[in-house]
Amino acid sequence: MPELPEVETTRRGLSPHIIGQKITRVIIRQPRLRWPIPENLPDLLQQQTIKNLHRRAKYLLLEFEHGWLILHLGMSGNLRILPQQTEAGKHDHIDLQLSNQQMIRFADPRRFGAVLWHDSQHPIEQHPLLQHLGPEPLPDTQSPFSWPILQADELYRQLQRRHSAIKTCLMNPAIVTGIGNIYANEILFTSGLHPAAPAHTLSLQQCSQLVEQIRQILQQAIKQGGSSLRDFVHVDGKPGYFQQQYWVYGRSHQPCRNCQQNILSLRQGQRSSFYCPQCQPAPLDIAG
DNA sequence: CTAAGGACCTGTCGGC
DNA sequence: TGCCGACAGGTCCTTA
Repeated sequence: MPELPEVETTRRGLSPHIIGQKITRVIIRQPRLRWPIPENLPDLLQQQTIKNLHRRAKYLLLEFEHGWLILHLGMSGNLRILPQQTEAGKHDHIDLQLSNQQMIRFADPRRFGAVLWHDSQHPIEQHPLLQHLGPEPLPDTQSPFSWPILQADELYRQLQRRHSAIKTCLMNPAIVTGIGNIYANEILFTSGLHPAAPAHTLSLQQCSQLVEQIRQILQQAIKQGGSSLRDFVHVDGKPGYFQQQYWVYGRSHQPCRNCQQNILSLRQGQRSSFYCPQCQPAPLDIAG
């Protein structure tokens, strides 16, 4: 389910229910995710208080006195707050029971997600999965961390030395974090950029507009996810996501919402891309 | 270093 | 109805 807006919505939905709570019990039904869940996780978390919940890229970081629980939702993961006695389904892999009689339940049918521990003897920024991440697309004045923030001039520098398509660059977490397939398509549409445009052909001004659209699209998606936050608890862990109206994503052969031309699709790096041939004209290099 | 493809998993859908 | 391939919101790892 998750790109950055969904992970951020999850963070916001979860936070008030879990911060300050103590972990009273850990149930692991399926330890085999992308990487195995640490076997000693129940011991590590037992009687520990959740100090805070942060997000870096699409990772959720549960802060404890002595370390960090790193969560990633993969392609199909979700986290819910439920009463402790709620029966577990087939893909409910982990429960973290809390002192308030609720629990955090992690479900992930495809098991591309991850649940890892990082000891606080090293800064969380140095975790192997986090240390090579690119800048955050959205400035966050709340965050106690000083993660790098996306900037047009730095993005321009990065793209200058890339010969791959702009869309694959947008989805590359070393260049900018948090953008997955849906929002990459949407961002390129509102930026008027063809998904196959070679990254190094973008001007500084285009990069500047791109950064603006990245922020715009992600902020708006968070806002829409946030508007359904009430459904977050007890329900289905899909806040806002499916209610969104997309410009191009999943809209092959349908008319462009801007110019009525038919939306086209193509494959890039085994992912589907969608674009309007009129609003996102192909650059000369790739025409024909 | 960059770029491209495979790998990890389960579920769903369309076609025969 | 059953089987098969294609596809699905991510990203690390290997190979060239």
